[in-house]
Amino acid sequence: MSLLAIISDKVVQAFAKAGYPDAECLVRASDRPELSDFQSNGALPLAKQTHTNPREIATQIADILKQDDFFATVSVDGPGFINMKISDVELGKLAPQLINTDKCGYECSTPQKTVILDYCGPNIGKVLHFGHLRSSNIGDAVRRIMTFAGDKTIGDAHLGDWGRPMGLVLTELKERWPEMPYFKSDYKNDKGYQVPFTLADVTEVYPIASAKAKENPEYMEQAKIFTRELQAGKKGLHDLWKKFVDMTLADTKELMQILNVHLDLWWGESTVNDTTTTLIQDLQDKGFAVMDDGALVIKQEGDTPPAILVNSAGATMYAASDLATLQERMQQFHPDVVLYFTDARQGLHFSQVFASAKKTGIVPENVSLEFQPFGTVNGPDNKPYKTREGGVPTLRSVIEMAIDTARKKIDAGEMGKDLSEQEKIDISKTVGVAALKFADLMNDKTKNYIFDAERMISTEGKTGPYLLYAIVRMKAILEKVGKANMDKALVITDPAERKLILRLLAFPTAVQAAYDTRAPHIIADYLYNVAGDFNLFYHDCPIKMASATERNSRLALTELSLRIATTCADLLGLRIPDKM
RNA sequence: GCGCCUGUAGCUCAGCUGGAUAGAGUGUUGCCCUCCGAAGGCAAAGGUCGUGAGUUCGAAUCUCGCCAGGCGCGCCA
Repeated sequence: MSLLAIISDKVVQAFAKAGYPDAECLVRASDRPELSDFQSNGALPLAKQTHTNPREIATQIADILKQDDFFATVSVDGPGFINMKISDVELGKLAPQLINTDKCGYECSTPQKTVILDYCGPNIGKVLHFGHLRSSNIGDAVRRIMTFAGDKTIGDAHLGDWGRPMGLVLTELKERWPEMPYFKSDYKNDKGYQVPFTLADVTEVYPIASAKAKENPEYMEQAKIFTRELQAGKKGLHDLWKKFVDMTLADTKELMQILNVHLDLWWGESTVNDTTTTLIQDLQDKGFAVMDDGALVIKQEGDTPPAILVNSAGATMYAASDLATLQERMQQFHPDVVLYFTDARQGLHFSQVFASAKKTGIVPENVSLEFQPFGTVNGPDNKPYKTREGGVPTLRSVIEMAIDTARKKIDAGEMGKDLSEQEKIDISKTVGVAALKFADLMNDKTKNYIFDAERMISTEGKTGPYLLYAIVRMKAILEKVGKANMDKALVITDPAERKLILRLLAFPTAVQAAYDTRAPHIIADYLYNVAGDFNLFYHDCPIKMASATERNSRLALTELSLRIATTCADLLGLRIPDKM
């Protein structure tokens, strides 16, 4: 039960008592905190319907609400807003009861769903670049929020590990190490064989191969042959490919571990290689897929271009593998929702895939397919971001930058003095990554994304470190001053306490909004406000030297704040250090 | 040409299922460590919400036109 739900119930009852049982009460947190805690705007539309004076209705409702001791004041202001202020005593009683529970007062309003989330999307043969941060972060945070809300979630990385790029990679590997056994015609297995290439090679061969193929037709021809042979299952190529994939994947998994991004599945395009073939045949047999200009396509409504399953050269396109992946996901997990977190430029592709999936029955009508786009990563000049070397910065380099900045902050600060070297390393990692993650999660923009290294790794202002700092401070207070008796009601003696309590009680509303709109930045913003309100409380309300009653109340409030803040941090995938 | 996204403080962004006086951070200018953690707190300043109309008791929010920017429009993923 949330505070908002309690107030809403009271207002609904008041409206009913006044003779308006079906009125929309429009109860929300107040826009004007100096006037009230909550407001109801229900009298305004109701007055319009009934052709009466909104203030008259509002006054009628307010008079009923005034009889409830729960409210300190109830007033009618402006054109007909009902303003309610909760009594301090009730608020103090309610806060521990609601917050000191399993989900901090949150109750899921919708039945449990099975949700598949498609994020991260690493491409084999390429390093993770900065754009993968967005997909991974947002996807993982939404997964955490949905899990918290009670859904069964499955995060899938959806690797780009198949098709032409792999043929190109194999071509380049052969150019460099033609002696590898994988290319021999009498190849059996590679037991005991140590491949000559390293992770550094793995991340550079694809871009090189891709460039070569553009200029050299023979090279491209070889890539096409390898692509076809790999897809047909030629053992040598397949084993080499597997080695290559595993090496890239180990790197990706390490980065995801550092970022605290969790994935349940590492399916890729290769996972559905066989089923894609049968699916294409099936779609053709049923007449959904037709030949058009030499390509096998599924036609779309109106002016939308067709989804190409197989191009005129006979190669399988990613619309086909995405459909096959959906089919596989439906069969194995029966999801109610599938969410895709990718670059906004893929919008057309997904609308084609979604429409095709529904039309062909691969995905039933009642399953919702959602495209969750984010903008392209641009530099401060709003043009596609380039490093000095001319590329998008790698994810690893950005993470290292962030960790480095956090380390400098520790070395410069007072608190850093009595930390061991190992502690400093651990803390800068936790804090630096949090800075990076929070900077990414705090805005919800589908437009182009301005990458500003300074801002991403900053540790001051509205940043990850600010939040961690507040949380670490809560922990420190509880450790140094003592534990609270949580059974007692809070006593409110200062406006800062009141503000903080109301903020904490708004947690369920924030979670619900974040869940409904799949928007982690709502949690990020809420957590920032919790930290801010706590900092004000900390500043204005001494704990240690307060009277016993006040001390206990303030310690309890600190503990409740810690509970909410750590829950939010967890929803965003932010790790919390013990000290910093 | 068609379609999608975006335009809010100097900069980066919240607010957009319509509600009262549009909010943060940053930058600028000040103030606060004898006090539980100053990666902190407080204050000042900063706005024709791109623009013009419409819808209505009420529009940053909804509708339409226009202007500006980004992206996508059959055989890459």
